[in-house]
Formats: sequence, structure tokens, C-alpha cells
Amino acid sequence: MATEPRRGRGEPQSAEPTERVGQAVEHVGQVVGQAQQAVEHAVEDIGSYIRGQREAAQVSLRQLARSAGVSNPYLSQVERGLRKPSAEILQQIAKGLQISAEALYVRAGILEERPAGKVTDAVLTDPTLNERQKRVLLDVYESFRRENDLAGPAGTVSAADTAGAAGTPNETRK
Amino acid sequence: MATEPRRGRGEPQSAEPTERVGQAVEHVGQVVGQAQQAVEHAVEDIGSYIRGQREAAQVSLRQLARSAGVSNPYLSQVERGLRKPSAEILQQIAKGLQISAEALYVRAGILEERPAGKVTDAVLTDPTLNERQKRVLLDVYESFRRENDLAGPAGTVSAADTAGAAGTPNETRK
DNA sequence: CCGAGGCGCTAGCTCTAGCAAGCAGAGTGC
DNA sequence: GCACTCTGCTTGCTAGAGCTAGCGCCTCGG
Repeated sequence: MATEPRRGRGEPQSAEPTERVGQAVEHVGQVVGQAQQAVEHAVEDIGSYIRGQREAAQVSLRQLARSAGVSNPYLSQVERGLRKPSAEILQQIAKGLQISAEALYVRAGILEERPAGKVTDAVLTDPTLNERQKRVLLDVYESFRRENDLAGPAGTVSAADTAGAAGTPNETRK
Repeated sequence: MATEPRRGRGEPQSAEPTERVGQAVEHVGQVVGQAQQAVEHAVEDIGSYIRGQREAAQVSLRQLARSAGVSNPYLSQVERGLRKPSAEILQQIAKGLQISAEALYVRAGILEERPAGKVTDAVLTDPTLNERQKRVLLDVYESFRRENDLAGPAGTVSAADTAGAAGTPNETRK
């Protein structure tokens, strides 16, 4: 058992013989690899990101695995893009890294990035609204923003604002 | 094969023999069941919610499965709480239902729900809105929430939802 | 009656996420 | 030298997510 060379760190050594054969395979691999690349790219993102955050925090893989409550081999596989973690695992890793889970979700493609930010985000996750109401609210919000884009800077709006304020509140209370 | 009674609708019948044996098992089951209940409760939420939304949209399970791009047996299992869907599947179901994925994530426990005040805060601090617009938005938001309080739980909302949608957009566009 | 199409569900299968057990290598202290 | 601790990784396994094939039931039209 002890005499059997385990491939734990044998990877750089075995890479040399692979390169000799690899030149023939490489031609075929390029065709297949291109299709796969697009898929793997997103997965690599989250793994690289996690490793980056871990290294920035100067935490070993085992330490993070422990504090996150996931197995260290699995975390290693996730970081190297060999596995695709579920949202639950991402949540745990985020907890271990002391970062927001949302940041990991975005990179994993689970969540869309929200350029609009807080208002949209708050409305979409509000449990007291139904779906139609959310859509209506966000439509109103967006139309207001468009209105402000046309009106220009806030200085110009204040005049129109005063006139509007006289009319709209009454209308609302009817 | 054709003579073999399939348990497609045999479930209510097989429930009777289970009750005879169930009395002895039930005592042990209570101890175990309590711990499990908290876990299953969250899972039931997402399934019931999806079914609720589907029924509100008056769409059959198969139709939703097709438009969501998931298998209909699996969607059935998800709705009945027998399976726990991944974020990717939830995303697809949300697309099929034409609702936000965030709403499903929140109910599945993937995303944290925002406290009610968060929408109010977000609107008030939004730099792209003027004061009049903020007030209007918050008025609409509050009226939606009052509407939902009167209507009761989300399952009942569909009737009130239809009526609300007819009234509110017109009012906004004046 | 039949067949066709729809409904929601059962059963069995495949694949992979996530784990435990263990490896080799590096560093430290005796 | 040894033993110990740490590191990141390999290997093999199991549970369950998600699928396909097909069931029984219902409605409709010929």
C-alpha cells in the first residue's frame, strides 16, 4: 500500500508523458473542447471565485470546509470546477466565507445581477405581494425612472414636481 | 400487465390498511416526526405555492411542465412535496409560470425574504425618484398590501388579484 | 361500444452531488 | 531518524434529483 504511488501529487509528473501523446489527441480535443468550454466557463467562475475569496481570507481549504460545514474533498472539487454545488452548499460556503450568499448565487448563475438594485430586489422578494402586484409596482417604478430621464436633472424636475403635487395627492385620495 | 391494478388512483384505498398497523408505529413516529416536520414544512411550502400559482393561472400540470421544460411527473412530485427541486428547476418553473424566480427561491429557503420595511426603505432612498414619485409608489405598495390582508392567504388572492389588476392600471395611467 | 386526447400519477432507471476513508507531500519538534 | 499535524487531493460509495415509459381515469366525438 505504502509502496503504491498515489496520484495525490503525481499530476505534474504524469503530465510529461501525456504531452507526448497529447499532440495527436489535441487536434480532436480542440473541436470537442470548444463546445464544452462555454459550459465549463460558468462553473469555473464560481470555483475560482470561492478559491479567491478563501485565499484572500487566508483560510485553508480544510478550515473553510469545516466552518462551512461541507466536506473538504468536495470543496476542493468545487473550487477546481469538477462539481457543481447546489444552492444549499453555496449558502453554507458563503456562511463560512462570511460573504453574502447572493454574491455566490450570481456567479453560479442562479440569480441574475440586479443593476436596478434595491427597489427591484426588495419588491421581487417581498412576501406580502402577489406576482401581479409585483409586476405592476415594477412597471410604475420603471415608468417613473423613464420620466425622470426625459425631464433631465433634478433641478428641472422641482418645478414640474410642485405642479404635479397639487394635482396628484387629491386624485389619490378620491 | 393490463390486469394488474396500478396504484394510479389506489392511494385512498391503501390508506385503510396502513391505519391498522399505524397505531403501534404512530407512537414512535411522533418522536421522529417532530424533528422531521420542521424540515418538511419548508418543502411543502414551495410545492403548494407552485400548485397555487399554476391553478391561479388555470394551467394544467402538463402544460406548465412543458412550458417550464421539466417532466410532468417530476413537477407533480415537486408540487406534492415528494422532491426538492434545485434552483435551476425552480428557475425553469418560474419561467413557465411567468413569475420571478426570486419568489420561488424565497419560498424554497434559498433566498432570504426581505422585511416589509425593505421596500419602503429602498423606495425612500432611491436616488432616481423624486419625492412625489416615491409617495405614489409607496401608496400603491401599501394599498396592495391592504388588499392582500383583506383577501387573506395567497391562495385566495386570485379572485381579488383579477379585480385589482383591472382597477389599478387604469388609475395609474390617468 | 370504440378510439383519441387530455388529466395526474406510479415505478424504475440513470446520473451526479456530496460524503467518508484514505493518500502523498510539507513542515515542525523530539 | 521518528511521530505528529497540517495541506490538498483521489477513490469509491450512497442518496436523491430528474427523467422515461406507462398506468388508470375522464371527456368527447364517431
